[in-house]
Amino acid sequence: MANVPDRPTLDGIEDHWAAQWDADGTYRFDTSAVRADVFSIDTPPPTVSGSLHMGHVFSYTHTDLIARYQRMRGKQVFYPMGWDDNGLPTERRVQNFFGVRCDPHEQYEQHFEPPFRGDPPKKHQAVPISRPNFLELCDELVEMDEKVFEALYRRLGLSVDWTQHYATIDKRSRCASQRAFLRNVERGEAYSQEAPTLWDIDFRTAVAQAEMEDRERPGAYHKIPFQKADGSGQIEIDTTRPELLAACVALVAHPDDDRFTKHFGSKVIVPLYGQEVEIRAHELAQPDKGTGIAMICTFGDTTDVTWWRELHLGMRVIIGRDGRLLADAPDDVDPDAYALIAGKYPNQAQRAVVDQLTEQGLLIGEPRPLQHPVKFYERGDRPLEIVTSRQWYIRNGGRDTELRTALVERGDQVTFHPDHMRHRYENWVEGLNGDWLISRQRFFGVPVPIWYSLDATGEPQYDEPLIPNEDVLPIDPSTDVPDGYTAGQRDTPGGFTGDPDIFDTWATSSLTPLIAGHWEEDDGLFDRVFPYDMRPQGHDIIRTWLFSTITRSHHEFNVAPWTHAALSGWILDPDRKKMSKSKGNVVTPMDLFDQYGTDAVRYWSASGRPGVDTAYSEDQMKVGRKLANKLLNVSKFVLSFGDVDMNAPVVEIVTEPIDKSMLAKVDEVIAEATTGFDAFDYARGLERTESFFWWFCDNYVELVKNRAYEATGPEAAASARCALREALSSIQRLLAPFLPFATEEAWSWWHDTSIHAAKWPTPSALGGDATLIDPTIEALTLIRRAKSEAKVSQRADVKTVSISAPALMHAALGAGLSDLAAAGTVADISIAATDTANLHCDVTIAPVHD
RNA sequence: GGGCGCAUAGCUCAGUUGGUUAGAGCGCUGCCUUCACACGGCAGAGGUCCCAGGUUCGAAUCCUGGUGCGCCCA
Repeated sequence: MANVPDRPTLDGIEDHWAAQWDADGTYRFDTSAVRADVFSIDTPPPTVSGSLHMGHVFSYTHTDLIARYQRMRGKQVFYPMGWDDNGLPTERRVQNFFGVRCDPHEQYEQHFEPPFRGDPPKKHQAVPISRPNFLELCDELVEMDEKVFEALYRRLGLSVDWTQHYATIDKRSRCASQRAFLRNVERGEAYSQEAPTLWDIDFRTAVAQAEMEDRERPGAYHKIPFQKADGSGQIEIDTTRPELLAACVALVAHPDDDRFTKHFGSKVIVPLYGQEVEIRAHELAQPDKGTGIAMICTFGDTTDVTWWRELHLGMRVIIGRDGRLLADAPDDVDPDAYALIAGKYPNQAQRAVVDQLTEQGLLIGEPRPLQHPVKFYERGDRPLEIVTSRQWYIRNGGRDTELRTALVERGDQVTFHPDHMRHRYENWVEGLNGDWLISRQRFFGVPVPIWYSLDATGEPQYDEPLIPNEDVLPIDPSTDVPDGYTAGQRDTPGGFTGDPDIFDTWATSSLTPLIAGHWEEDDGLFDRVFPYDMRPQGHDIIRTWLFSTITRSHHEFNVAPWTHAALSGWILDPDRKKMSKSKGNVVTPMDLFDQYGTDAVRYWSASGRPGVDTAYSEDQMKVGRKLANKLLNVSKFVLSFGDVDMNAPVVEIVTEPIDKSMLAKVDEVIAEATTGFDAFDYARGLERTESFFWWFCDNYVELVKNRAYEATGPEAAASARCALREALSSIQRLLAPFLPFATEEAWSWWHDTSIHAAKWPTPSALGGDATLIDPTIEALTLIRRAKSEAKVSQRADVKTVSISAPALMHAALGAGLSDLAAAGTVADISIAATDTANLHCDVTIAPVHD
């Protein structure tokens, strides 16, 4: 039965078994399975932006552990793979790889050849190319990157069904993204609006609240006097942005601030620029900040937007979409003063304004430096500005308490692993201060599938967008023509124009459950997998991906998109810092697979508990390799004792109490590993299994191997052999999710089918006493210690061992006594009673004969 | 400022409803070339369970307060 190689090895098993699984369709999803038998996973589509790092290996292994467990539990596992290729990271990578940049004003060039394919020199000036040419290069690079990613994930041994894959820019994703959006529009959940928007001046695009982050930056308070309009004195304000004086529309103080109550409603004159503004009251004004009264500008920060909206203030726009100050001053702002800052960037304008204020004696004291949080786009290099523009939004509760409450409740329907990650979700939803901005003024992404009719003067009619039928999706409004129009009417008065924007990546990736499940394309599949059983992801994108997916699912289906969300931690380098490319402390996964073996790297990943940041540790990989190696060797050993007649039930073959005791321990391990996996805690299963496994190798196998060699007759040998095989079978299966390659290798020596299609072990329930074997093992340890202390070989003969133990242990010791004598090479062994609670051994080692 | 998490051996971490003498691996020390495995085995040393109170017959574990580190949000 067993077909064991002479010298088992881990070398080369990855390629062999990966090819075998692929050929056998081991991980293929059975599309005819009933929903109750399906375990569906909403796999995170990794951003395809170049290199893969250990974070990918770490978290994707965690998902694979659960997938493999569920498959062995008899589930049909829906485990797709997607690539998140649409969006800014790809655009950036294309620019850097090919040495180009997108300029929509350029003409399309057939058979365009980019100046470089990889590593343009530093001094290279990016070549402007048309949007279609740019998109072609995006497609080309993305295809290359995806091949690299797939190779790595296959090498990692992910049990993904590779026939179920998608990319967020592919036709199916564009179709789902546009369809879901149009339904949002239809139901009033999406709308467009001209409003102040966070704006990155380098990327020249709007960004959403979720993509914004605070960074501490040096700044300075400038104290500036505003003269009362009635000449009754002056009000001093502190501001970190004096360059925005021309955009000032009001001053504001807290309504309860006694220092200013008498001024509310009166007017002051803005220094340098001369416009009159009113002093207003609002709770968001902070009395302890600066002088306690602030200027409101359109717009310096998000609080300005709130004030502007709630106090119904006018608008004085001075910052343009390129980040420079506009050429022309707002009405009623002194044009001569403004001319000194027109066209400058804010930081340059600030220096100019400060100089002017100083010259005119309008700066009180020196600027006082401070560190303060400044809002940045998470990928950006310069502070966000706020500009007014027309954008598309999806309602997410940021402006609607009822919806907000509903979305918090949706979160309650998801079980978070670990549970405390739920707070991140709730905090985020409760802290929202606006709807979700989904349109972006970029190129590589899913187009907003909308046109607008143009009136006689050529102005778009935003209130009545032209909406395509769902059956023509996906569309590109820049080339496709709306019903009732001809192509010639594009951008002509009385004609139409396409919405120029694309969706932000999250607007599409929030639909991964729909995309992967072929929503509205294959109802049979979709109904089998949705709502999904599991969403695995990193905890850093709870506010983006997790939240946006719940939002879309809430709007479209009125359910939570999954029942479980499993959050992975981060990889920390040995200094406990997050590993990242920018810090230059990343290592290449492929090299580690080659060096330690895939199973060893997976072992390290699996030792990181759910949601816990984990230190990168090659030492752990070495331990994993040892484990995999040990598994091969002990498998070989156990199978070498000869075949067991398995026609009789195990309970009749395993007759020795010692053997039953060991199998009772196996039962405990199975129970604990199963409990752990059911709670998405893979690490617990590994820990218990591994700990038992080493005990099994070091103690049980050593104890019974002589008997298994038939030293004491065939029945006793059969009991040991059968118990060894039973335990081995369970151990191999318990380790299969963690070490898919080594377990498959060892399993194949005595089975014809894949271990990954085998049933998860269940307790054998032979009624053994798990603790019965313990005193015997303790005695074995004492005998070994005696040999170790005598500095002789463990194989050295022992003349006598006399065990003294409390009477309670005697029966248990008796059951293992002959095994113990054989394992300890003891000639004469005896048990005596003692009053102490402890077991003790007097060991007399035989004299060594030369 | 609000929220969350963590703190146990030199290092990385287990320790599930409170219950004998707090465990594992790595590292370290000594020994054994042993016929499944030297990518091995056997054994050993190593801890004020962050601090201070409290509850309890009994606290690493529960409660209160504090300290330090990390993360999320403002």
